[in-house]
Amino acid sequence: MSFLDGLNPEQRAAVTLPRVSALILAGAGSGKTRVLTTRIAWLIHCGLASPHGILAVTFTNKAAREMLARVSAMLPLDPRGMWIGTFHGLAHRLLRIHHRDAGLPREFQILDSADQLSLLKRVMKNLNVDDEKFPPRQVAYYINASKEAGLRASKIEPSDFVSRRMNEIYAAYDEQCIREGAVDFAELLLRSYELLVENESLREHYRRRFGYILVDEFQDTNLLQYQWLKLIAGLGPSPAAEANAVFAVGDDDQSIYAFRGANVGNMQDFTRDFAVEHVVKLEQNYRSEANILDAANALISHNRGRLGKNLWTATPGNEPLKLMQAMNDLEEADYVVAQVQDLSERGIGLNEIAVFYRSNAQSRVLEHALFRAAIPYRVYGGLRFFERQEIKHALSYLRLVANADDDGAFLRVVNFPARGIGIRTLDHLTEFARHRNTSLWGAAVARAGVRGREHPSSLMPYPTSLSHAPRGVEGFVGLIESMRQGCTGVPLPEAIEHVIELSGLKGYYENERDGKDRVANLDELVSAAQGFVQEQSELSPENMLAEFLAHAALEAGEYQAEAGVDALQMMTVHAAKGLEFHSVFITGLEEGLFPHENSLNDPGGIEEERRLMYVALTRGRKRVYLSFAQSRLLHGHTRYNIASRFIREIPEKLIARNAPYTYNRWVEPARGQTSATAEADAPSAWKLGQAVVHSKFGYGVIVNMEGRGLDARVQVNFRDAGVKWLALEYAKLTKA
DNA sequence: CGGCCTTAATTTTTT
DNA sequence: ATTAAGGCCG
Repeated sequence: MSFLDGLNPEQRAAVTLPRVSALILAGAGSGKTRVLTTRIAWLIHCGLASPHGILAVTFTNKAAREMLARVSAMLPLDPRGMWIGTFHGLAHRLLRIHHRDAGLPREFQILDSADQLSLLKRVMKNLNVDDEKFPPRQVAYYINASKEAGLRASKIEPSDFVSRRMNEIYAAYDEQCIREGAVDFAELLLRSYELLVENESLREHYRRRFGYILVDEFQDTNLLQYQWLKLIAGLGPSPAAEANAVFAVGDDDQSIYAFRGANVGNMQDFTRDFAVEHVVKLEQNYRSEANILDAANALISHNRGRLGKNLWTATPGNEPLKLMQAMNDLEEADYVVAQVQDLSERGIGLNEIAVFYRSNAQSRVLEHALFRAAIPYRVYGGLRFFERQEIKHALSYLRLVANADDDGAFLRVVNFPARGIGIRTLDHLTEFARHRNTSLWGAAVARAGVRGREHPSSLMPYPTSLSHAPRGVEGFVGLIESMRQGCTGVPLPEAIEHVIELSGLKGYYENERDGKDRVANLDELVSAAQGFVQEQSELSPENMLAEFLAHAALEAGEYQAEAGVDALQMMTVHAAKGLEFHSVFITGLEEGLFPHENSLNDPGGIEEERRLMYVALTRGRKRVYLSFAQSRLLHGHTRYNIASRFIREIPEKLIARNAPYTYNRWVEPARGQTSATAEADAPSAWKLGQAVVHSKFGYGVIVNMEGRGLDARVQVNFRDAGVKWLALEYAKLTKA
C-alpha cells in the first residue's frame, strides 16, 4: 500500500497493528500525526473498519482539522462518517443528539470560562456569599475540579465549613445552569459521561459502532476524559467481553497541562485497564538537527519518573544554539528583530520562524520592536475572536433569540446599547424572577405586559428606523421579539446581520471613537457564519443557530487567519505544541518567568515547566535561539531576574553566546578572593540589579532595596534559594 | 439612570 | 500596563 511507503519499522508496526489496544510512545517529531492518520487510512483501506466505525479524539480543534484533512487526502472518501474531534466537541455532539436523554433543553448553550464565571458570580450574590472569603475564581476552580473528578455536589461529603459552603455554591450553580439551559466545558464531559453510564442501550450502541478508537496527545487527558473513553470502549459499568481497540498516542515528556487536570498517570492506567500488550516506541526524530535534539535530551533528563524514551536523529547538524544575554526586555526584543532580519535575508520565510514566550504579557514588547522594524508578524492566542466584547454582545442577542431563559445573555445586553434600564430596574426584575421562579426574560415579559414567545403573533409593532430606538424594559422585550421573528426561516448569516443592525450594536460602535475595528469584527462575524453554514451544510436550518453558538464557544477561534501572508509566528510555548519551524526563538528565559514563579510551589511544577521547555526546544528544525533579560518591565514595575536554570541544564558545548560570558555573573569567585562585608562597601555601591553572593544562599541579584545606613535592607533573588529580604548590616553579602 | 472618574486588583499556561 | 469594579455628579 502506497501510504505505508516511507514509514520506518516502528511506525509501520504501529500503523498495522491488529484490532487490539495499544500505546504508542511517540517522541517529539517522530511522525506521530502521520502514524495516526495513516492508521485510520490503513484500517479503512483494508476493510477492517468503515469510516462510520472510527472515533478519533484530539485535544485541539486545529489538530482535529489537520487529521481530517490528512485522512481525506489519503483516501477518496467522504470523511463525514468519522467522528473526529476534540473531547469537548464530541461530548457536545453526543449531547445535541441525545439532549432529551441527557436532561437538557434542545437549545442548550455552552458557557465559555468567562460566561461561567459571570454566572457563578450571580449565583454567589444570590446566596450572599462573601467573595472576599470565597473568590469566584477559586470557587470556579473547585467546581471544575469536582466535575473533572466525576463528582456532583450531592456526592461530595464536605469535610469542613469551607468545603461545605463551596459545595452549596456548586449545587446552586448547577441548578442555575439547568434553569438557564447552560452547560460549561467540564459539564459537557461529565454530562455525556453520565448519559452513557445511565443509559445502557446508548452505551452499547456507541460501543458497537466505534470498534476503533484513536486518541491523540493521550498524556493530556484528565481523569474524566479517560473514564469517558473507557465507557465508550466497553469498559464501563457492565464491561463488554472484549473491549474495543483503543490506539493511544502520547508522550509523557510533552505533558504540559497538568495544571488544568491532565493526568499523565492515565498512560500507565491505560496499559493496565486495557491489558495493553503492544507498546510501540517511536524514538527517531525527523525534525531537528542533532545539536537541538541533544540539547532537548539533556534538558529533559533532569526530570525524574519518565517512562523512558531516547530520541535520536539521523540528521547531522552542529549549529550551536545561540544564547543572548540582554540588559533588558527592550534589548532582547531588538536582538530578536536583528536575528529575524538576518534569517530573512538568508532566505528563510517568516512563516518558518517562530518566537515563543512563556506568558502572553510578554508579547507586547516584542510586537513593538517588530512593528518598528516593519516585520510582519502574527500573534496566536491572546484575545480570541469570539471573546471580543462586541462579538460577545452580538452572540448574546442571538443566544436570547435561541433560548430566552439565558439570564447571562440577558444581563449582558439588556442595557447595551444603553436604553435606560438601570440597576434599580434590574433589581426589580431579579426579585420578580426569583419570586415566580422564572428567568429574567420571563420577568421582563411579565413586566412589559407582552405575551411570551409562545405567541409571537401578539408582538408589539417595532419600528425599523433606529433614530429613536425604544427604551425601557418594554422596548427591550419588543426588540428581542421582533429579532426572533426576523430570524425565523432566514439563513443564519442574514439573521445575524439583522440582529447586529436591529440591536443598535452597529450604530453604537459606528459612533464610538475607536469603534472601527469593532464594526469590522461584527461584519467578520457575519462572514464567519457564512463559512460555518457552508461547512455544515448538512445541518437542518433550525439547528443552525444553536450549532453556530456552540461552535463559537467551543472554538474561540483563529478567525483572523491570514493564511498566505508571510509573517513571523508568535505564540506562547503552550500554543506551539505540535508545530515545527525552521528557526525558533525562546525568549524570557529567566527564573520566575520561565520557569514561572507560580509553578515553584506546587509539586511537579518545575518538571512541568521543564517539559514546557522541552516542547519549545523540539519545535526547531535547524536553529534555536535562547534569550533572557536582566531586567524586565512587567505589570508596570521593573523586575530583576537571573538566568533560567534551563539554560544551565543544556550542555555548554551546544551553546554559542553573544558575549564573553558569565551566566549573568554566576561565575564562582576566584579562590582566595577577599569577601567584603556590606559595611565595607559604600551604601551607594548596592544597586538594583547588582549580582551578589551570600555565604549561605549563594548567588543572586538585588531586586529591591529599602532604608539607609544600618537599617538598609535589600531583597535578593537567589539562584537556588528564592527571594529573600536581607539586612545589609548582618548579611554577609559580596558583590559577585 | 448614565457617563466619567478614580481606585484596586491582576497575571501562567487553554480545551 | 491594562482592565474590572466602585463612586460621584449631571
